[in-house]
Amino acid sequence: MISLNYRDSRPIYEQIKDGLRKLIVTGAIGTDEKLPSVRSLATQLSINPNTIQRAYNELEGEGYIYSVPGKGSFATGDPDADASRREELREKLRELVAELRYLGVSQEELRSLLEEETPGGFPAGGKEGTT
Amino acid sequence: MISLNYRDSRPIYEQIKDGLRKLIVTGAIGTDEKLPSVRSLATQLSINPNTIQRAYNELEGEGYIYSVPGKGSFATGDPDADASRREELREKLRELVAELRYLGVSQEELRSLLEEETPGGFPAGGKEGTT
DNA sequence: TAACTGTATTAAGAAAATTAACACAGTATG
DNA sequence: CATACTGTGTTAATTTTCTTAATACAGTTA
Repeated sequence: MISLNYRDSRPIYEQIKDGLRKLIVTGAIGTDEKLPSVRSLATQLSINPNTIQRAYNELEGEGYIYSVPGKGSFATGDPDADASRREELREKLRELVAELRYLGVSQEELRSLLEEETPGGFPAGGKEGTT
Repeated sequence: MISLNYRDSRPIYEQIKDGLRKLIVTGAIGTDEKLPSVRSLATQLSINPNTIQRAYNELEGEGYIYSVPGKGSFATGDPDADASRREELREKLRELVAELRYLGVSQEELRSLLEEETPGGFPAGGKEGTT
């Protein structure tokens, strides 16, 4: 489900956050779908449960998952809460585009990169059905 | 020229790398223009020169700057060398777009974000004039 | 009850980043 | 030449961050 790259300079908990976030935003983990438990994922990745919990905790802070004590952690389907993160990502996109343009990638190519994603629009599920 | 955010979890040398890279790719620092010296930037930011050097060293490895012992460090205008980084950035863009789409940003808005950058194309200067 | 779940805490250990204090060689200027 | 810059390199110590370890508690599920 998630793989760690020990050559990566980034901390493990960041890699886990990114991996899970990616699964969620691509729809691989659907709305209200259960994520692996803290302990099971720790065992599976051969790392300490505390590290997993840190990742889950921060993902919850960002609004991508929610946790229910005793039950588990689940993917959020309605991430409206974090307008700040949205603006942060917009800025990231601007910088990324500027750099790619600098490296000689044409605007046409960027456009096609933009359109190859989520061909039908939103991942299945979407905003309905929450609460 | 560059500001540090001590609340940011990322290491200082990474922030410096990003800051300088941004100045370069946006054209704020033109081709063959001199960057602040290792020691002066260290003084200015109140950090150790070694930390600056690490940033400069890695930026040179990525092809964004070149250094001449005794003279200084300068912005590269011809970053053709790193096709690998280009592909890496493309992948980053894909993931970023997926996440923004998930957060409800429309494709139209993404398109406009794409077009508001470098309206005329490349930053002034460009490929000519190098060697 | 037994086996899960998330959460919390405190301590120790390991890894990474940062600083400190130098040294050497090339460049520019007076 | 001499002084003051420049980038670069090295070694060690310090500081910070990440990761692990070992528990514990409370809610859930079968």
